[in-house]
Order: sequence, then C-alpha cells, then structure tokens
Amino acid sequence: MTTVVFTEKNKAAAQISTILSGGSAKRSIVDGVSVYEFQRDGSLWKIMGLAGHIMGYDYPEEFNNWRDVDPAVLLDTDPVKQINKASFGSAILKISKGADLLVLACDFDREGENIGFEAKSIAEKVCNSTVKRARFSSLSKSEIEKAFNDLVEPDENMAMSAEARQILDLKMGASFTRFVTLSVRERARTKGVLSIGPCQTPTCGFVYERELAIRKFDPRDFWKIEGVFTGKGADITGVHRGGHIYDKEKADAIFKKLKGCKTAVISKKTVKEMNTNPPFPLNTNEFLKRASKYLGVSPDQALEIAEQLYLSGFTSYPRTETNMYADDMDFASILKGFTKGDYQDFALLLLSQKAIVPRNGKKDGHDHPPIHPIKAGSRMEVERAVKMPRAWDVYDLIVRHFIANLLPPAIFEKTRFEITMVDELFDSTGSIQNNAGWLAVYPFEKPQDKILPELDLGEILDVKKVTNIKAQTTPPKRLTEAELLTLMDKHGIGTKATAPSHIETNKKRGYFEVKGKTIAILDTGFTLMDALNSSVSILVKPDIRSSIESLIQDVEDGTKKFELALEEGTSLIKGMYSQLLSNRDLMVTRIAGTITDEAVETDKKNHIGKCSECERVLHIITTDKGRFVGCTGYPQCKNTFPLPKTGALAVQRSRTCKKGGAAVLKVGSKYFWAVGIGPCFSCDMEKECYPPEVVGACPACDGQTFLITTKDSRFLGCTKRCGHTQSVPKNGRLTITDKVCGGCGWRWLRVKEQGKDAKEYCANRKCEVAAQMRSSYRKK
DNA sequence: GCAAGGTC
Repeated sequence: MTTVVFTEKNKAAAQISTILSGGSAKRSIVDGVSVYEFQRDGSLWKIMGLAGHIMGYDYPEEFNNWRDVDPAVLLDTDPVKQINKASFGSAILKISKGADLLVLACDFDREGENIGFEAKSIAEKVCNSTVKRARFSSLSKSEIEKAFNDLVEPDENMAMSAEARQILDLKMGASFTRFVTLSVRERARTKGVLSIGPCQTPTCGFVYERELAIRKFDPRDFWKIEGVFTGKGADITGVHRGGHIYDKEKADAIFKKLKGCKTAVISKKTVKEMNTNPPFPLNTNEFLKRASKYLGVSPDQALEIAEQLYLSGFTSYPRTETNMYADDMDFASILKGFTKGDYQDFALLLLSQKAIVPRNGKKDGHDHPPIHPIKAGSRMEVERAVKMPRAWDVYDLIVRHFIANLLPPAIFEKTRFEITMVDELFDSTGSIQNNAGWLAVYPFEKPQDKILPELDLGEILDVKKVTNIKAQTTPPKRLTEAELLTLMDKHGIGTKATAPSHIETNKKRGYFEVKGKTIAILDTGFTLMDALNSSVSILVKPDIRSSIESLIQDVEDGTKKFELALEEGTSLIKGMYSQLLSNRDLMVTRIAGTITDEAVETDKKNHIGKCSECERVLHIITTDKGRFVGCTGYPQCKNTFPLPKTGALAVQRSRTCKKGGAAVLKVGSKYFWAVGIGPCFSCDMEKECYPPEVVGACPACDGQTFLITTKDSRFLGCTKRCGHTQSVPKNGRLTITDKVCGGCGWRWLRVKEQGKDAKEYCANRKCEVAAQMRSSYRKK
C-alpha cells in the first residue's frame, strides 16, 4: 500500500514527515522537487511539498493579441487552467503512479484547499485512489498526528470557491485593463498599461478618497483661549474648556470677561495611575504597519526582508494572521539566546521570572504563530546572512516587539488640574512615567513626559497671561502606508501575503507614489479614479471585492453552485463594463489629457508651463515649418506664441518675466526671449531683469566691477567705464557666489569645468587671498 | 502586455 501526501510548501512536508516517521524519513529529489519517503503502519508514504499554487488561469493563445480581440469578448470566454510549474507537474505524476491513497495536506484555508485540488487533478491522471484531506492548524506533533488519524473528505465547495475567485478576478482584470489601456492609447501616446483589478483599484481608491477630502477641504476659523498661570513659582498652562470656539463673538465675550482678572483657583485635582499595555504579538499586517511607521521601510520590502530572515533561520514564518501564541510556546529557550548583547537586560529579567506570559491578541488564523525571533543574531551575523538594506533594523524590530510583548505594562501618573477663573474653566494635564515596563525595550514609541508643578486643590494662582488665539482647522493629512494597510485589512482587500503587492502595483502603474511615509496620488491615478468614480463608482470602493467575496462564500458554503456564481459574477462584471463603455469618451479624454500633460511636463526641454487660457500645459512644438509655443489642450485651446526662428532654445527655469511672459528662454548664447512678449533686449525692464553682476568695488575709481559677457569673451569691467578691467577664467561655467572675500571684500567666483571639481576663489586677481587659492589649486 | 493568490 502506498500513501502520497501533498503539502502547500516544502517546509511543511519536511516537518510532517519527521513527525509521522518518527525521524526516519529519507529525502529524495524528483524532477528537482523534494519528496520524503518512509514506512508507517506497514505502508509506504511519500510526502511532497508544493510551492503554493502550481496551476494558474489564463486565456487561450488566440486571445492574447490585445488589438485583435475586443476586450468585451473576454467576458464571454472562459480562461483555462494550466500547470505553470512544470517540474511539480511531472514530479506529481511520477510519485502518484500506483498510489492507493492521496492525502491533501495543504494549509487549512480556501487557497490551501484549492492548491490540494490542483495536485489531485494532476495525480488522478495516473492513479484512481481514494482522496482524503488532513486538516491541521499548526505543525505541532499532536495536531499533525490527530489530523492524519482522522482524515476527512476533501471540501470540493471550498476548493471551487477559490476557483471562482480566480476566474472572476482574471475576467475583470483582463477586460477592464485592456479596454482602458487601448481606449486611452487612441488619444495619448503611451506605452504604459493602465491596469484595473478588484484589489489594486480599491487600494488606489482609498488614496483617491483621501485626496478628494484634502482638495475639498474648506478651512474654518476658530478661536482658542489659553491661560498661563503661576503657582508656587512655576508656570502652568491651561486651555479653556470650550476648546475650539467657532463663534468669534462667543470667544470675544469670554475673553472680555477674563481681561484684567488677576487670580484663578485650582478647583479640581485628580491624580490617576494609568497603564499602557504592551502591543499584541506581530501578525503580518501589524508587522508591515510598524515597519513602515517606525522604520520607513515599505511593506513590500519589509515582507521580503522578513522572508529572508525566515529563510536564514533568524525569525519565524512571516505570513500569518495569528496574533496570539499557542499555550505550549517556549519563550524561555528563545530568550536564552538573547542573554548576551543588546537585549540581555530584558532577557535576563524575563528568565528570572516564574512564568513568562505574553499579552495575546484575539486573532487566530489557525496558520502560523505570530512573527517572532527563532535565534539570536548580532548585527554582523544578520547582515551577512541577509544582504538587504535595513535587514538589521527589521530584525531588531521583531526582537524588540517579541520582548516588549512579554514585559509588564508601562505605568504613568497622570495629573489633571481644573482651573477656575471667574466662572470659566481651564484644563491642564500632565503625566510622568513611573515605570517604563515594555517601553524600555521599545524605543519606537517614546511618550513625552509633561511635568506639572506640585499644586494643591484650592491653591490660588496668579494670572500671568490670557490669550485669545485665532487658528484655522487643517485639512486631513495624506494617508501613510501604515494607514492604507489598515484600511485594506479592514475592508478585506488582499490577504496577509498580498497586501504589499497591491500597493506596489499602484506605484508601478504610476497611480501613486510614496513620499517619505505618506502616499501622494499622481495625476494619472487621480484622473483614472475620478473617471471610474463618475462612471462605475463601485470599482473605486471596497464594495467590488466584497460583492465577489460574498458570491464565492456562497459557493464555499454550498448554498450556490459554482457555475451559477460564475454566471452571476460575470454578469456583475458585464454590468460594470457596459457602464464604463457608455462613459468611454469622457473618460478617455480626461485620462489621455492627463497622460499627455504629464509627458509634456517631464519633457523638461520643451515644457513651458501652465496655459494662461485653460487648465492644460504649454510646450514648444517643432514642425517642419518652424517652431512655436502651443497648448496640450489644442484643438479646444488655441493659445499660441511665436518663437525666434533661429538659435538653440533653453528654458530658464529660475527666471520669470516681470511683464508676465509665460517663460524666459535663452536663445543661443546671445540673448533672452520672454514667451508672449519678445526679446528681452527690446524691453524697457531689461535693466531690472538683468542687473550687472557686481563682484566688488572698482580699485581704480568709485564705480563697481561687474562681469561682462560678450559673444566670444568674458572679463570684469567697471560700471563707470573707467577703463579698469581684469580677466576671468576662459573655460568652465562661471558663477558669482555669495561668499565675500575677507581680504579685499570682493565676491568669490565659482568655476566648474566639465569633468573637473569646481574651484572657488576670490574674483580679484590683485587680492593676496586669491593668489594663494589659485596656487593651492595648481599644486593639486 | 491583463488579476490575485500561493511560495522560493
């Protein structure tokens, strides 16, 4: 009798083999895939680990040419499932031949069930055996043995629900992406793909919604009354209990009443001890959020580093929903590794305790334990094993979080004074950390102590100052990556393993970018979301994911047939598609416009600036007949300006025309030209715009020395034309710096020749400092 | 060249 077992990954196969064989399993390689073999209960067992999905859906070959196939056709075409990891396919065939029992032992979730069925569908080509399912939530000995002693039936509904998701995701993604991309390409020159998907689009939608809120925000004035009081020689600031007062008259009335008042009294005093609990153990989502918030490491990068740390044996498996430890978790043996080095004080403290108790969360994904260190490593060891920037920081975060979770709460003493002035109340609060607890090992969250003076109830205070401050409400802030991950998690967008990839997709498509820790939407992303929002608003919201999710949940529950769910899902997508189709023109015009504008703006050589007649962009257009400045809004916008016929044009970014020209261009090396106005030398404001570049007082008269640039030379001359001249270096770019020479009071020159370091020295050749500097450069 | 989901 032969039993063949499939697990989701090699690690599980190895672990399960060890448990079921009592350590006697032998590993062999079949087509590059590890297989563990052993005898058990008089039967031969072969256990093979897959690599997640080994099959995937795609459209048949003849649908691959975007231009030949109407995207709508994809909605009526069924994609086909194919093996996309060939070595696994052939290995399954080899080991399954003649098997008497197949056991699917992938992760106990929807995708796991589906992955098991992928292996089953391949194996069944060469054997006709019973198929069973082993269900376990952890790789512990007791659970694995129990699962293999109580094999159950595979859950076809569960597997098929994942199947439905794959098909619907692909149908929607492929048809919408092709439709939008091809439509926009009719009007804008771009090679880029404008993708749409049930996870990536709502992810961008969150960023878009926040951007809308920021743009729509209308600031409101408010007034805030504050008092500064003195008691026992110390100052104490109180804020009027009215907080933000939006009514100016009301604020003025209170302020007027308090004016001239000399004393106030402490009318209430409370001192409370407050605990701040340590954080829950890290699941993937929480880990990614904290890596972004504390370290500024992107979720994508953080997951990759955690993966490498895991493969190097430093930390546990990084993809888990669970934020609570199992009862038999052995904290002590992990902590023993940390009794030397950076964390030794904390490790020793915990090991000296009778019991080590984590502060557990409530999420149990029945998958893997929370992310925690497996072995201790020094910075050098970690960096040698994981060659990625910030690897150590990520490891340090995981270790500190692990230890923090086991330490006692931080204790604060929070003091609150109520101060009464006439009959108006002010509040003042402060807190002092009495016991750092877990915060001692967790420098990422450092609460600030605010110490209040020791005052008693009934104490009379002198009023030092009362202010009525006008302020304005501030717009909402841009989302951080950590906040975006929270939103995605809350709305069920993506999974623990895929959330970072949806963020990456949006970055790659040029929909948004990350600036520091916050996410800024880009024009393409905003216009696309805006267009979708006004035609198929469900796409921009998390609803699209949840409506597909509820369909496939019904399949999993057995309340809806797979075929019916596909049909309903497809018609849902078709409905959205036709809405998109009916808004095509508007959508295309707007997106194509934005893409053109963006392309023009990044074409620095020809980009002039914003159009004065419309919302679009001016740029230099060169045709075989000549050149001129035109607008991207053409033909609706006919705003144009002439340009000189000859001479190389260079847009002067730092110069603006005082007469209101659209931009200033340098023509050849000869003269300047203001777009819309004409050559600067014919302008009556030329002297103001191009004042002489003075370097210092003329040594021969009371004039000033300035830089004179002609067609073929440059030198220093006098503003009073007294005849005094000096030479300047012939080669290189010359700038007059702000630096003033200590020797003669002239300005310093900066000379930068191509391929050489810039030199800086005093402009005055007769100055001693300059002579010294020049000779020192020569020596070099 | 399109999606999202596993894992390496």
